[in-house]
Amino acid sequence: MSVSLAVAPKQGHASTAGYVPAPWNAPEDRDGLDLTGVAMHVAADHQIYAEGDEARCFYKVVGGVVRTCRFLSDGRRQIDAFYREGDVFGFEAGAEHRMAAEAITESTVIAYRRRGLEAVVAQDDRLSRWFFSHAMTCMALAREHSLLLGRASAAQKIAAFLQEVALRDGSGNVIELVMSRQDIADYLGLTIETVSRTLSQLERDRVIGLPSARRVVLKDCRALRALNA
Amino acid sequence: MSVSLAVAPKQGHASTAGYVPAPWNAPEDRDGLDLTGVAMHVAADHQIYAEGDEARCFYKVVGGVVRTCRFLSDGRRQIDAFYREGDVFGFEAGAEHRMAAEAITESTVIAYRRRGLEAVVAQDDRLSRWFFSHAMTCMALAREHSLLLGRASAAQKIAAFLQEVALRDGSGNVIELVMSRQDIADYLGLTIETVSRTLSQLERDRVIGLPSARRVVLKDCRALRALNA
DNA sequence: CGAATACTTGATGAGACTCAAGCGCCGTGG
DNA sequence: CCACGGCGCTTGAGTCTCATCAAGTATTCG
Repeated sequence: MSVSLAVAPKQGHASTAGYVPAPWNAPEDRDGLDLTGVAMHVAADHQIYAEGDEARCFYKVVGGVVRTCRFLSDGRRQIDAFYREGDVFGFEAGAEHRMAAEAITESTVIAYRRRGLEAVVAQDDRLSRWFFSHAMTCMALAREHSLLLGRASAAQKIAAFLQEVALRDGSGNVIELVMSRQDIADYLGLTIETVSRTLSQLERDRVIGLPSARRVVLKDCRALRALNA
Repeated sequence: MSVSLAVAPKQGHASTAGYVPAPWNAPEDRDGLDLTGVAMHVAADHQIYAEGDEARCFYKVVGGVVRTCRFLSDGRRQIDAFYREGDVFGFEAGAEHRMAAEAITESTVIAYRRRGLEAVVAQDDRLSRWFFSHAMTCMALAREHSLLLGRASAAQKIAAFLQEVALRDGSGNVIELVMSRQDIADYLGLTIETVSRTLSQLERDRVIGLPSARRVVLKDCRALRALNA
């Protein structure tokens, strides 16, 4: 099931294709998403959909990690969110995707047709509630992110990011970063150098440990929280 | 109907109270919100609800302008959005309001009970669609805002803001700003001084005119758009 | 008219970006 | 096995933008 038609990414940007559709059924899905979808396998750094693509589907991650982002004309990128197992992404108000979605690691997602969704939702009470809750939660997250981007120093952004990841992964004090420094920078509205420098500084201050580039040990969570003002 | 129990605002922050409840019915509302709500009149710079308040209601603006915002421990403020006639605000995923809502000008809003909303929505197809669309649009707006906060210079932020306001008001090239410089600054993640300086610079560059502090004339919309990269 | 409030302008400094090397890891090929 | 690149990350030096501090002007309101 891990076929991958790996097309080489160009210029550091993810490229399209690289997935194999397969039928998928989730009649007893715990999240309340009992719709029928199609599983897709996506190679690392490949696009699931592009900015401007017709929004035919939305997606759920069943394996790997996905980022949604937008590109500015000057080539810079703003990452809106990271999605991992169980997360749903790709909802749109309009007919087009406003952001691109790309797999960070080799990933598996389920694509659900959007067409007819509204009708189904109107009939299914449970589904309706789920979607509501989901939409509201997304909004809340987007607003948290705005707060972070608008009113925080580099150190505060990094601290908040680490806590966010730690909370999501749940696993103790050691964090595995699946995303690159560039991804983190584009998520926090910083440069790669500032991310690196700030992490190094936090290590020097004994707040975190960096046994390797992609592994972070939270040593002083109190100090980390204190940074958030 | 313009009774206002004006309580003096403290320290530049909006204070609670200052509204008079009155029954309101909107059976043939064009927006699809045919729920029964209660109209409230709110004096300028007074709070509609505070951060942390129980989220019993959501609201629709029928007159005036409202801002939603959060306060940081250092006293700074991040404004999430401005709402005007017809806009709906105050939806929450959880039990509490995550942001405060305050009237910028003397305003009238209708409060709708949240309790039982989900049931009503599940039954009413049209209402259900409307809520969906609304939630999705809110998300899209929140993400635009993130993009602006994360990846834009002061000039770009101001330019985007002016275009946003011009688009919403729709009326030609003259913009009436109902909000203060501080509001604009807190919305864009800038300081009041930078907002002022940037507007002055744009005027010197003949991109805009500033006949008075709260009035902006868009002179060179092309240049304004060009700033947005 | 005076006081308060809102806004503008100037000088200075801190924080983050830019440009530029310099590491360290890893896969490739000799 | 080691040399060689490539890539991702780190570190340093200099610059620039925007925040801060501090007046100064305009407008509103009693």
